[in-house]
Amino acid sequence: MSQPVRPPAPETRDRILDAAEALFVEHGFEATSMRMITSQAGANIAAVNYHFGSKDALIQEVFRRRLTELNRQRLAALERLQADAGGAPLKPSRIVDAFFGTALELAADTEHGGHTFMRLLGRTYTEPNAFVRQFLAEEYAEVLERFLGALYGALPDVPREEILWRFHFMMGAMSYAIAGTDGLQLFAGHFDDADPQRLMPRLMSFLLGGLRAPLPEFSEVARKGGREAA
Amino acid sequence: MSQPVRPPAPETRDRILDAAEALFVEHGFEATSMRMITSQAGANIAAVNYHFGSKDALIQEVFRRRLTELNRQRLAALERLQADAGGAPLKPSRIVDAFFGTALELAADTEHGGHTFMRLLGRTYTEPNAFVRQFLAEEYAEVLERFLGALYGALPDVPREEILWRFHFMMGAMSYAIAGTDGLQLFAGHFDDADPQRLMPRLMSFLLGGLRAPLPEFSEVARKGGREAA
DNA sequence: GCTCACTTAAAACAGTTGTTTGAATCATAC
DNA sequence: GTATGATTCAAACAACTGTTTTAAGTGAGC
Repeated sequence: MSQPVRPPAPETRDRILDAAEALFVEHGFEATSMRMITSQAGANIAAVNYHFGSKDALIQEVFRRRLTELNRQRLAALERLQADAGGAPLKPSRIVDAFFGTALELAADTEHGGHTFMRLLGRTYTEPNAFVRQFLAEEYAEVLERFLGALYGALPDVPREEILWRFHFMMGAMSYAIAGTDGLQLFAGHFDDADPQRLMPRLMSFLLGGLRAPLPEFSEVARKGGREAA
Repeated sequence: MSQPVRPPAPETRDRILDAAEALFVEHGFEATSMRMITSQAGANIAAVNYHFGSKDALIQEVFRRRLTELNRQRLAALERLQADAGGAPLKPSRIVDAFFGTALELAADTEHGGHTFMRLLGRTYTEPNAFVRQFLAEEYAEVLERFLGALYGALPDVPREEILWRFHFMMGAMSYAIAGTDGLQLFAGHFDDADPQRLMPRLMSFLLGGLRAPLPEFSEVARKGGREAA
């Protein structure tokens, strides 16, 4: 009777999202026009505003449909770790793996757009579309809090401030590794072995090495004015 | 007599470059219009095409005027190291410092636009404007070759492939640390100590830790299908 | 005075932008 | 069949894009 009049999805909506995702990562948000999106999706120009309301809302939905799921998996992986440990402190490497390994798995999926999306996410970290910035901040708030808390517990001897910064650095290394490898090819011609399956262990070693590095020493002399005073 | 009829610089040109630099880092290349640039620079809209020829040429000049000098300093620092060592192998930490420390010094200069430019450079690594991509590749070619060569010599036991990847990761960590800190503020509210003077030692420790991390093991079992199989 | 190269100015160029409109089409329910 | 709601379509909207044109202003050398 009063069935929700919703045949599961007319697929036009999804074709638009896929096209937008691919075009955004290639040209950026601003340089990608609605006409580029709809023509690649085989849809009418008015379809975007019909299904999403505006270009900004489309951008947001491109992120929402994947990021929510990614962060859900990250939290699930962390909770699995904590359940298995039964109160014992976690190994930092497992925590890092739960966060970055989960993302790298999505980045390794080239068949369902996961790779495309992770490239887009990586480049968006430095592309401050106001709309997306706000959305990412909200979407990441809980995940960051939980993972930082886990790391604080796993590394009780390391100042929390330092863990925070190093998590920041790790996100940068990962983003750039994914987004920069096939974008700006600074290292083109140098790579002999760019096997994407080996990216994960390579990046993991690097991230853990950085996380466990000796703590920096802050020379008070260099605090203000630094070298130019000499 | 035949003095080149060039009063040093009418400064309109420089005002445009400064305005463009600041607006590009805030909105990106595409979202920054010529009218935004010229109005912020207090110049006429036609001035850009008069002084630079086109928007693409302006973008290129924004990078050229700073990047050429930065890479010159990097090479000079490396040559100084090699001269001081007199043939002896260099310490990896000194090489890393010559490359990343030099860049971080520029990023610490908030008075002459160095900070702004480094943020722009960081975000550009993942923003593939075709024009800029080509330019950066050319501008970096020699520097990368020299620094990679130095690292190969300093770390003879580490496979070159691995050094290459780790240099890649290091560039990502630095770019994100600079561009992402005041752009997308994912970690807003977490940082108690965001003293920019301490960013350098913090990042340096992280980078060196990553560079010297234990080498990854490539398990052939995990090549296809990965971790979920377990 | 005048010339000449350089720089700035206002206005217009054709093309593209995101968005809206109102009619046409479609699939389903009765 | 008709009625109903969801979806698609071509066309148009005003606003903005990078670039060009043409004229006016500038200051030095003669």
